[in-house]
Amino acid sequence: MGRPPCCDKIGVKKGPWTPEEDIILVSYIQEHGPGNWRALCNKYSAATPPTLFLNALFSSNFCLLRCSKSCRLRWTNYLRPGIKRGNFTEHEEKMIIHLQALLGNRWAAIASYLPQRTDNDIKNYWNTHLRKKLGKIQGHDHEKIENGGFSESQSVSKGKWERRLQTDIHMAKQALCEALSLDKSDKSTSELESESKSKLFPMASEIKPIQTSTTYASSAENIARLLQNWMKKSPKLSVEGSSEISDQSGSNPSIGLSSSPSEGAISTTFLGLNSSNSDISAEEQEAKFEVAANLVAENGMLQNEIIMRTNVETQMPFSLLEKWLFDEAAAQGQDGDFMEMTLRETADLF
DNA sequence: AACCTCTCCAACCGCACTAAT
DNA sequence: CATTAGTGCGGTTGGAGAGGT
Repeated sequence: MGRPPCCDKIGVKKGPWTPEEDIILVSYIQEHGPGNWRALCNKYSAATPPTLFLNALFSSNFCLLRCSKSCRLRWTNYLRPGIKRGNFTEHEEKMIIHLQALLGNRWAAIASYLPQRTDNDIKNYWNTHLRKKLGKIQGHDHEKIENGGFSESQSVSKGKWERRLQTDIHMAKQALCEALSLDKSDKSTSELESESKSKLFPMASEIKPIQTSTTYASSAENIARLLQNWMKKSPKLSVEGSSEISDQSGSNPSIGLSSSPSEGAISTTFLGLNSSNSDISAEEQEAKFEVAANLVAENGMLQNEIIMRTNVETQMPFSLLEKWLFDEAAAQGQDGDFMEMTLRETADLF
């Protein structure tokens, strides 16, 4: 027998995520960390009324009527701390264009060079902006870029996996060369950041700082922004079993979900903490209020932790690559024949 | 004002690979 | 070793909003 069954496919919710679902998800991740998506998915049966959301929110049995896959996607593409949203900078645009030309439509690989952006974001940006832009600029050359720059001659008789790995390494190296050369004029903020980072992470001192002129969007901020938009769209929308979601912040004590005062806030009524919930005693409400407040406050710490981890985890390979790049460049010039590199050699690098 | 078309992007789908049992 | 769930990834879709007629 294999693993026990996962989510009950019946009753799994689809479609846009609501703020309360986001909160449940963030809360769960705060408690258990990312991953273990199965544990939070669909514990309740299809017959479970959504009113149990509040109980779920404030109990250890966090639960969503979402499949694990949907939860993971929501987290990685939207709620995860460190995601930068909004317009792409010219620098990022150039990076994407270069990396796409070298790596093809391998958005996850491209996104690894832009840790603040998700592969989905990059993919969307490419499909909606850059492809057209390049199409206009380059005309028929565009096709070449769309094909990822692979030449027919590379389809040799080597194993598919090995060939791809070698190509990847070759392309990544080229991409790094070009990306780094692009970035040389863009140092001021990066240098500052690398200085401070090097105090925390000595190993990180050799890591190329990634542009951070635009502020990070924390998951709390993401939710707050979502809530703002959501409340604008449906100010009278109510949550079953709780009271209305209100944007009348003056009339309700609110729990700020954001570190920025300009961002939105979740009212206690939204969280179901007002007196209308007769099933919950005043003490319980107070306790839950506190839990929610702590949850939000601690979220900032969690975000920092995750950002740091992300920096270390995602940038360490980057620094190794970079080191390798410079070593290789010094040893054999920039046009070494990486296609001849053996699998063993490439494996040793990582 | 009403309708149509286009653009954007969050979310879903399907496939491949990995890991657990 | 076989089976099955988990995860990662790229492609695609559908709905909301913007802009044009």
